[in-house]
Amino acid sequence: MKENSPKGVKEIARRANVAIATVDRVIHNRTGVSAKTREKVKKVIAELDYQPNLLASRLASGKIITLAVLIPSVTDETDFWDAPLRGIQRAEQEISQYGVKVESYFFSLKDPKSFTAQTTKILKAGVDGIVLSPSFISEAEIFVAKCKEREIPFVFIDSNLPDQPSLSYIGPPLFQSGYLAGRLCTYSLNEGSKVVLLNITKALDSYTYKQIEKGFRAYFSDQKHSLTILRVDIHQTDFKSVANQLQTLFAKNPTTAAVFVTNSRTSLVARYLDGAPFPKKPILVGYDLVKDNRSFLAKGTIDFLICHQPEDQGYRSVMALYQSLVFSTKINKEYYMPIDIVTKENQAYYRN
Amino acid sequence: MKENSPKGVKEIARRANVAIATVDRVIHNRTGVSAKTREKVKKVIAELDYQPNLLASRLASGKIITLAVLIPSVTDETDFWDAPLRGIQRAEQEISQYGVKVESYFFSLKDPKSFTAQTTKILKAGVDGIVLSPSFISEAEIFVAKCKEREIPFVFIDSNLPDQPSLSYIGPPLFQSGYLAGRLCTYSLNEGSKVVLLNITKALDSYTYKQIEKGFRAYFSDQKHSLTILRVDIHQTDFKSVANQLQTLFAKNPTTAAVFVTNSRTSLVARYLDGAPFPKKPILVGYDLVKDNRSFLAKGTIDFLICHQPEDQGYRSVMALYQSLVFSTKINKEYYMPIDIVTKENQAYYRN
DNA sequence: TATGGTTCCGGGTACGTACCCGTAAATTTA
DNA sequence: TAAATTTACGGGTACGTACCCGGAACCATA
Repeated sequence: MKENSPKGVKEIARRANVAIATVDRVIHNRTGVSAKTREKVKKVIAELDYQPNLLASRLASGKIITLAVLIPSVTDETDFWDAPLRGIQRAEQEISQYGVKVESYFFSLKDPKSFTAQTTKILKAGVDGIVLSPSFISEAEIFVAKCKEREIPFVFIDSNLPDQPSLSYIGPPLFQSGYLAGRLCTYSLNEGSKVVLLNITKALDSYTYKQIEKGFRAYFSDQKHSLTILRVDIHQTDFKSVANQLQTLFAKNPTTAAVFVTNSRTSLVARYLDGAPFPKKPILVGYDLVKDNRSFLAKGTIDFLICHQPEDQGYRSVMALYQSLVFSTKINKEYYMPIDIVTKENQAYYRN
Repeated sequence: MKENSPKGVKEIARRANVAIATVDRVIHNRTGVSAKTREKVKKVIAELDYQPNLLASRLASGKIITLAVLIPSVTDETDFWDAPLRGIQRAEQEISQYGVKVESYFFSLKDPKSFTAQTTKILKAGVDGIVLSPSFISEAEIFVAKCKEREIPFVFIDSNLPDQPSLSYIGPPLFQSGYLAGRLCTYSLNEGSKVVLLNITKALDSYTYKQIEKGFRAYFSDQKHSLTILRVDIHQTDFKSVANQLQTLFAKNPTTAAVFVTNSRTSLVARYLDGAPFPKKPILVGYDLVKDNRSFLAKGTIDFLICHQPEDQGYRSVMALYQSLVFSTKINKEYYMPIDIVTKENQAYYRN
């Protein structure tokens, strides 16, 4: 019952009549092999459909692969990035068994300089691969240019810079996500009323918001709805400012039937709606099952949250790099997360 | 910069003044070590917070872990199980690198005997762990009893036998899933109309359908809806029979406003609805983004599909066994999949 | 005390690959 | 054509763990 035939490089060496070291050179395209020998060995490798034993390989090399993760820090304003971080840590734990280390770097969403500072650290640390959220476009572009120069692969998480040579983008399909938001806004909607598209943000990450807005508008033009879309930008993220602006908004537009918040700050609107008297509460649609949104969803103030499995985004980003570096697996340039609809009824089982 | 301190068992052996083999005996609780020595070694292991190098361990042992998967085969009637199978194969591919083999066994949902026949094969093959869908309750109970006897761990996928000593159940939270179905049926619903709960199945897997039905009814009693829930069972799964029964059903109940199909055969109803004249098409809610359902969802005949990430179920089932066997990771007795709402707008990005 | 049987323990090799080092052969240079 | 390089290749050890095998120490019995 025992398979006594030697395996791997040893068998290749035997069949090709060369030393193991030579086989090794061929496998790793190293120099020091004549063209003739190289061909001979390659042929045997192909014949045997040789698959290197990764256990042995990693063990022998002793090398530790280091990955860097660069994402926004969790703040009291939003804990959105807590979820990707959890996924990243889960991935880390899984692959740490196999000689891979993951180092996390955090920057402040309020401060592009903190982003750049961290990129410097990462480059100095000399890592083998990078996961990053390119929240600040021009800063990120500078960084990835340097990565490319150094041949360090990187993947974008949650938001994308489509024209950059990233290994992959792992995040939501923004246009379609906005499109679905349109649909969700129109459940039990009477014709002729107004719909508000609400950006609450300091730094308008143009690409992300633009794509969402395009999708949102596309839904209504596809449906030939006759209602008005009112786009409102609020550049303050504290509750008071938001409440003030909403006050004015609703005073001017009493027939507002739905509000779509383009990011996770949906709870700010919910909080306002809960405190204001409405004959018929507008439908509220937003993003992300963050802590502050949870209770409003449970209460019914928020009707729908669109989510893109942030934890899984973190997990997959790290794993994509790992797969690429260790197994040389081909990675899709775009990996779109599903567009999940989270409601009061299914939120308990949503894996954030 | 080089860490020259010996690692692992060697270092333990040095510190405890014993041979490597003795350390090995202690680690694997083998016999042949005096109580005194054992204690001494254990102390050193604790001090060093020793983590075995899995690469080296798996390499040296050379053992191949074999897992068996027992699921229904894909038929032309439903390709639901294609998705879990894909997930299983993805997992297999990932861990085959590390000396794990996965063997798939298929049975026919129409024939309990085929299930039993495959279980016999599996036991004969002598595997280290099993993933199974316990579609036939009593047959499955007999099988898992044997597994328990032989101390072979097993996990249930997609449907559960709660009282059995499984390592884990990986599948949907059925009650809550039915509950959400209730909610989905009531979008744009006028009071006073009827809702149909429709089971189209030959073998009524009592536990699964009962749980879904309970959840479905619970929603309506929670909402204090005044409408009637009409439960209908159709025991034939071919289109003609189903169409006939639906004909009678709708003739008798013209005010039917929504139909909830409790499994993936939703497309049969959609096909009927498409061909029948309706003043107002009832809302159609069902399960699973299988091939036959896709086009009806895109057309709008099916309004909502509830899905539980079947591919991921397959992936996670295999990985749970792997984690448990290789890393001795603790596995949750229940791992509930999220309850996803799939619509025309987000189906393109749904990872089935 | 000799004999036989346990119990306990250490030496040593193997797993499949990476890579250092030394040397023979081929090539260039003088 | 001999010497100096360069190129090509093989021997051999190491990675950290598993496990075989053989020997010493201990114990019991006659």
